[in-house]
Amino acid sequence: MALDTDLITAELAARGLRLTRQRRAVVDAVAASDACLSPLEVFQAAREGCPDLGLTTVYRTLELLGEIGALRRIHGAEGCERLVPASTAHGHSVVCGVCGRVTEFTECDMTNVLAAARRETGYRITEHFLQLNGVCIECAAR
Amino acid sequence: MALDTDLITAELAARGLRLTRQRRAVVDAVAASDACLSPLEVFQAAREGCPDLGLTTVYRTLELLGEIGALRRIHGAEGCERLVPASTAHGHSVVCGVCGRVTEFTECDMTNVLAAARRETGYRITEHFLQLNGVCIECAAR
DNA sequence: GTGCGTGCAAATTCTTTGCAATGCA
DNA sequence: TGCATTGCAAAGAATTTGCACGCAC
Repeated sequence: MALDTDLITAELAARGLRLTRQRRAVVDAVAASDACLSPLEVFQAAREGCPDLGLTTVYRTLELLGEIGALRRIHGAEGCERLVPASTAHGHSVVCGVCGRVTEFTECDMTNVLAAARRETGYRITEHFLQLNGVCIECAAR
Repeated sequence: MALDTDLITAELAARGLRLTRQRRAVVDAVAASDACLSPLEVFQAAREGCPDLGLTTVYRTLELLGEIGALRRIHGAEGCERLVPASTAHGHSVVCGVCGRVTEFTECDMTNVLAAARRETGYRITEHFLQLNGVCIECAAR
């Protein structure tokens, strides 16, 4: 679940923004972890490669990365501020309840479910947020 | 999307807890609204029928109601602390992006999607969180 | 009486903002 | 020069905790 630095650079450039050393450290920290990290954890991890990084910058960068769709927030029991890299703007996350690892899942044909929802509620559905929880291969093998 | 007071009473009783006047005010406030409310909004609404209610009690009650599955948190751009009544422990919410109204949606056959997820990620899926966003009938008519 | 439940105030945690300094084009 | 970017410190918001009192069984 790597983050494409070139893509991020391009997205930022399109808005007149830059991928600075600090922002890159934040991106790398999120991309390097296969768990979902809190802003503070991102800060701590990113600091290893960029000791002069400030927490404020982490918050600002995370928001920015969220806007361009490079990050996704995980909906969990403690809230939904934990972050995970997203290779595409639309995709879903599968969270292992044992080790916390998160994997991306892109193939999703929700046609039937969305049609059923429309039938049951009358709403015109424009977006869906789906998150799966389960047990990853390694944890299942134990 | 009514909340069943008897059911809540029973769930609480099973844990040796009571549905007090304050707790009932919180339940009523959430049930009466068809939008998703923040804890503060619940507090303000619940106070109308229970002026001596404290914010602390609201937080404690919301957590309690969440535990027994009577409430569901909505995953939104600003976080996921906004609450909506849930008639069943498993169900999904459909949020109108125009007026903010939330409707419950219970019929969901995710079999195919879950199978695809298992195939793609190898995870054994145990739970899913699905939230739909769209436009409600009234807003669509305008 | 025994615990659950409560409100208030204080403490804590998390996040955002103001601002002067820095850096790159 | 012009504007994005940064860190620090302060401010602010949201949430939790400690505690003594009230209330139901």
